[in-house]
Formats: sequence, structure tokens, C-alpha cells
Amino acid sequence: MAKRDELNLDSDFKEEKLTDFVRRKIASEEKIYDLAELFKVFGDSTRTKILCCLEVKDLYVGELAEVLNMSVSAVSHQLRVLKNAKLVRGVKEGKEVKYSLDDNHVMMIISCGLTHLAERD
Amino acid sequence: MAKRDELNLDSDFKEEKLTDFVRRKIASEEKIYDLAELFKVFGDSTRTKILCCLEVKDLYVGELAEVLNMSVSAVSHQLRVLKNAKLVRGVKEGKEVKYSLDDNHVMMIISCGLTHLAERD
DNA sequence: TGAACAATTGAAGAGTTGTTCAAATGTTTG
DNA sequence: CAAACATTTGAACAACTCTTCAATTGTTCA
Repeated sequence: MAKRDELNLDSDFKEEKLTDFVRRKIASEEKIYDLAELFKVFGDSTRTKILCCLEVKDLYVGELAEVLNMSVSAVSHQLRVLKNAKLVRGVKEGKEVKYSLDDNHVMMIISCGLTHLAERD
Repeated sequence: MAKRDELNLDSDFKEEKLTDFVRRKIASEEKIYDLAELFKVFGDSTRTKILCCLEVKDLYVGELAEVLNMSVSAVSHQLRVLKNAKLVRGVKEGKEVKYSLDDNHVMMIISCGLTHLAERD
């Protein structure tokens, strides 16, 4: 394919090849969709803050609500989103539920983002 | 609860300390907000796809539109979002504008996400 | 100059998201 | 068992997002 581009080809044909070339090189539609879904979860400051809190210490829902100064319900709703994305895990302890980070990649992704922010300004 | 009594601490006081402790340990409100704003940009598959395309090759708006099979207008709108986040850069070449990745962290963040996806299943 | 082209912009509309409120579930303890 | 408590859940609503469409800007070249 690369060789064909080097040859003298009419521009219509060449442009179509470019499209195919780029499409072939990038990740699959499905992977990119899943990736965007993952980042969407990080894309809310309440959720990101929850993750940062849980890096410091495993916490109960009520404790999280107090730290974040938010209603227990709101926190619980967001914990469900985080749980679905497999970013946190909840373990029942009596009538309370203790949450913790589910995956060591979580903080790596966050660090990655923080590095970008620090170096872009 | 039993433990708290053993330590002879007023439970209200200890709870407040936990809140303060976690709040002190995590990143600042502002940093977390900016971080979430950054991830929000990655949290749309059109934008993520644009970034993946630009990793393969610098492209004009029209070329991107063709690869993504989307309208030029829609792509342009998203490029503006990416430009504001300093993830891409556009350089005018005659009547066309060639876009490229603005920062080498971009693909690092994406790789980070892909790794998480690969290992979580 | 003006026709053709590439890209940007603004407004509009459908769809999605996050919080609130009220109700429900499930657990402990007197 | 009933009361107290921690958490979850569903419905509702305001706020936001993404694409589309039409109009506009800015460039080339005949």
C-alpha cells in the first residue's frame, strides 16, 4: 500500500487509499467505543474525586458522602457507575458497605491525566 | 465501634478527623475538576477516534470526515473541543487546515485506557 | 472579480447525564 | 418484632452534549 502511494496515481484513487489506510491502522470501532465509555466515567469530577478518596483509604458510603459533602444517594448513584466500569468494588460489612479501588490501573490513568495537565501549562 | 471506645476517642471527633484526613490527602478541588474536564474530552468516541487517526497521520478536516464517515461540520466542532483541550493543533495550508496531535501524552493516556480494558476482562 | 472549494460558526433539537427526593431493601439491636 | 440505621433504587427535572443544517469566512485560481 505504501508503495502504491509513492507511485503516480490519480488523486481520487489515492485519497480513497488514504481513507482505507487510516481505517486499517487505528483500533477497532468497538475498542474505541469501549475506551470512550471508560473515559466518560472519569469525566465527572464527583466520580474522579471518589476514586481519589478511595486511593487514600477504603471508605463506607456515608463516609464518602461526608468527605465530598454530598448526599448519600448521589454518592451511591455514582458508585454504581464506578462499579459497572469495574473501577471500584463494594464489600458488605454488616449494614455498611466498604468501597475500595478495584484495579491498580485506575490510579495510573489518573496519574497519566495529571501529568498531561501539569506539562501542558 | 468497640475499637473507638478502646482508643478513648469521641466518635464524632474521630469521624471529623477522617474527613479532614482524606480531604487533605487528595488532589485539590481545582486539579480534580481540570482532570475530569480532560477525561470528558476523551469520553466521546468521535473525539477518541479522531485522536487515533491523527496518531497514524496528520490529516485535513475533510480527510478526517471521510475516514470517520461524518460531516465536515461535525468533525470541525469536535476538533475545536480537542484544540481547546490542547490535544490537537491545526495549521493552515492554503484553504485547508492540517491537524496533528499536540502532545505526546495524548497517546499515553489512550494506551493507559486500552491496557485497563484489556486486563479487566 | 467571482466561482469553487475548505473550514468554521451559531442556532436548534434530540438525546444523555447528574442530582434530588421519596420510597424500598436489608441489617442490627433492644 | 419493631425501631434505627446504611444503602440502594426509581422517577423527575434541569443542565449539558452532539449532530445537523444553513450561513459565513477565507482561500485559490481562472
